[in-house]
Amino acid sequence: MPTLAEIAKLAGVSPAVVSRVVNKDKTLRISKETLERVQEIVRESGYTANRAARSLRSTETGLIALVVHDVTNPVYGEITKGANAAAAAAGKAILISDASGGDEGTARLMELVSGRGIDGLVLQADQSLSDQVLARAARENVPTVLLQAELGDGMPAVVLPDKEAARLGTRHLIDRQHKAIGCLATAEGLSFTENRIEGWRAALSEAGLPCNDSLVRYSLPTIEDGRRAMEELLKMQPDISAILCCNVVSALGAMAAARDLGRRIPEDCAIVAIHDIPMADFVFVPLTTVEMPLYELGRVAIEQLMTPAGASGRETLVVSKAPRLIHRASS
Amino acid sequence: MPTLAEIAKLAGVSPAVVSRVVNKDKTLRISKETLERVQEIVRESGYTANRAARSLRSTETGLIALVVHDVTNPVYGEITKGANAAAAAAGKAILISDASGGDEGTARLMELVSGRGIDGLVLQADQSLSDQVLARAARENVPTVLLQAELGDGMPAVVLPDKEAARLGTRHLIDRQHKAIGCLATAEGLSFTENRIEGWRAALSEAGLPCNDSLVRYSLPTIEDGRRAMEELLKMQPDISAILCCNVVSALGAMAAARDLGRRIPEDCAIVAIHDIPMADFVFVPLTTVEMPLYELGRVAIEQLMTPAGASGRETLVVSKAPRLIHRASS
DNA sequence: CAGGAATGGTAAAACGAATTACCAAGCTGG
DNA sequence: CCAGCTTGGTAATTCGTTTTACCATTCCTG
Repeated sequence: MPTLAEIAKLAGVSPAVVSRVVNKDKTLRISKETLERVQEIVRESGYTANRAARSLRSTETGLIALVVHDVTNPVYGEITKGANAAAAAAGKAILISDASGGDEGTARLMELVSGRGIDGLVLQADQSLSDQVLARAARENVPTVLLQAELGDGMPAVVLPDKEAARLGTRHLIDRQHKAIGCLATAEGLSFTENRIEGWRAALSEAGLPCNDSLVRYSLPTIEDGRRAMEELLKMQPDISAILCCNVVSALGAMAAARDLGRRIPEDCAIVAIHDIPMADFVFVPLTTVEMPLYELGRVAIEQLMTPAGASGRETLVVSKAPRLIHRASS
Repeated sequence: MPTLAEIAKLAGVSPAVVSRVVNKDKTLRISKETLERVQEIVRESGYTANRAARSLRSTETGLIALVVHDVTNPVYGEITKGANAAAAAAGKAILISDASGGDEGTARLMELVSGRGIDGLVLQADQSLSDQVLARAARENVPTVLLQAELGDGMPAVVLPDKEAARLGTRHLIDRQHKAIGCLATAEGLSFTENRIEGWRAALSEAGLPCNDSLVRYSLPTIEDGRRAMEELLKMQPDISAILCCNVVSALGAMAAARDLGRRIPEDCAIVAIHDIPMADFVFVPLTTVEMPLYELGRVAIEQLMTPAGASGRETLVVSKAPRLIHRASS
C-alpha cells in the first residue's frame, strides 16, 4: 500500500509528477525516460490511489447507492444486475441495501447521503424511507433517481411500460373469451400500481366488458398476501374466470388460493402475471407472464443518474423496450 | 452541507471542540452551556461528518464488499439479507456485487480493495475472481472471509453444515425404501460440493447401499444445466429411483428432465434438494428440501470479518444451526 | 500568598492525493 | 547578447476531520 509520496521518492520525482502521470494529465510536459520510469515503478509496486484521499479532493466517491424493497425477490435481482453493469461501465460501484436493514440500515443510508458518501442514489420508493432520505438527498445535492415511482415534483424517475403490460395481459385473457376478469393489484397508492390498473381497465373498456372497482383487490408482492387477497376476491366475486396479477410473486399465492378453493387453472380460473422470472415455467401450473425489461430498468436508472440534471429533457423516463407476453399453461 | 469549521465559527469555538462533541470524546472538559450550544447548532444544521475526510484520518470506510455469484438467485439473496443486518448493526454498509459486472466489475472491485475503499471483503469463491482479488486483499491487509469455500491456507471461511444436510436428505430417501439414489452435485472442485457428496456417500454406506461415482453428476446451479445433467444421469443410470439434488435451482431443471423422460415424481423418481426457498412449495411437484441457515451464513460471515484476526480460534467457522428437512410431494 | 490542580478549552499536525501557479535551465531569433 | 519561449518539472495549498499536546485562567490548600 504505497502512497504517492513513496512512489515519488523511489522515482526521484515530486509527488505531483506521479499524480499527473497516473491521471494522464495532458498538460504535463515530461521526458520519455522520466515518464517510463514513473510508470514502471507505479506498475510494479501495484500502486492504487487511496480512495478516501481522492474523494476528499474531488468530492466524488465512485459509489452509487441502490435501494430496493427486497433483495431476495428475483425481480429486483434482475434490476440490480442491470444497474451493476451500467455502473461498472461508468467506473462506479453499486452499494446495495434493502428494507431488511431496519432502522439501523436506514440510519446508515442517511449517513451515507449526508456525508457525501455516495455520488448518487437510486431509490425504489417506500413510504417510510422515501420521505426522510429524499429530503436529505435534495438538501445535499445528491443526484437521485426514483425507480418505478413518479412523485411528480420534478424528481427524475425511471418507469416501466406498466399500462402497456397490463393491457397486453388483459387483452390476452379477453382473446381467450373471458368476460369477468379481475385484477390483483400491487400495493395501493404507488404510481405503477395505478398505471397497471389503468391498463387493465383500458383493455376491458375497449372490449366493452364490465370493469368496476369490486374486481380489483390490492396485495403486497409476497406469496402469503397474494393468497389472502385472491381468496377474498374469489369469495366476493365468484363469477370471475380470469385474473390479471400485477406481481409475479403474489401470483404464486393467488394460484394456491384458487386451487384450494377448488378452481382448476386455467379452466375455472385463468391467470396472467406481470414480470417474467425463470421459475414461472416451473410452477404447478406454468404461469403465463408479461415480460418487462427489468434489466434495462436498472441500466437506464444508472444512466439517467449520470446525465447532467435536466439534460435528458424529460424528468420521467419510460424504459422503451416493449413488454412481451409469454404464454404458458395458466391461461 | 456544513463543515466542522463552519459549525465551529457559528458556535464560537474551535473545530476541535465540535469534533470532540460530535464524537462524544470523554476526555473533553467543557462547560454545560458550550456543550449545549454546540449540540444545538450541530442538530439544527443537520451536520454529518464528511466520510472521505473521516476515512482519510481513520483509515476506516464503514463499507464491506460482499461478492456473490448471482444476485438474482434467491439463495444468495437470503445470505445478503443476513449480511446486511449484521453489517448495519455494526455500523457498516454493504457494497454488493456479482459476476454480472464482468471485467469492468472486477476492475472496480480491485480498485476498491487496493485503494482502501473497503474495511472488509466477503467473497464467494469463484475461480477467476478469487485468485486476483484474494491476492490483492492479502497484500493490502483487507480482512477477508470466504463464503462456502475452504482454501485451507489459513484464510478465514464460513461454511454451512453441508455434509449433515446431504446426509439428512439422503437418509430421508433411504427411509422411503429407495435403493438406487443418485446425486446431482454442484460445480466440481468446490469444497462444499465435496462435503455434500461425502454426506450422500455416508448415508448410503450406513445403510449398506451401493454408492459408486457413476451415480454422481455435476451441474452448475442453473435450471438449464440441471436439466442437462439430470438427463445424462438418468440415461446412463436408468435404475435410479431417487436423487439428492445439491442445489435447489438446478433441482428445477432436474425435475423438468425427469418429467420429460416420462418419469413420474415421486413414484418413478423422488427428488430432494438442498436449500429451501419459498418457491419450492409452488413447483409443479412441490419440492422436498433440506433447509440450511442461509441468513445466518451471511450474518456470521460479517461477524467473523469483524472479530480481530485469530480471535475466533478456528479459521473455518461452521454455522451451527442444524439443517432441517421439509417434506413435500417430490419424495 | 505561593504552588499545584482543576477547568475550559485551543493550535497544529497529520491523513494522501490533486491542482495551480510558478521556476530554472537551455535554446532560439533578432 | 539578451528577451522570450520551450522543456521538464516542483512547491505549496486544499479538501474536512481527528487527535495530541499544550495553554491560559481560576480555584483551592497548606
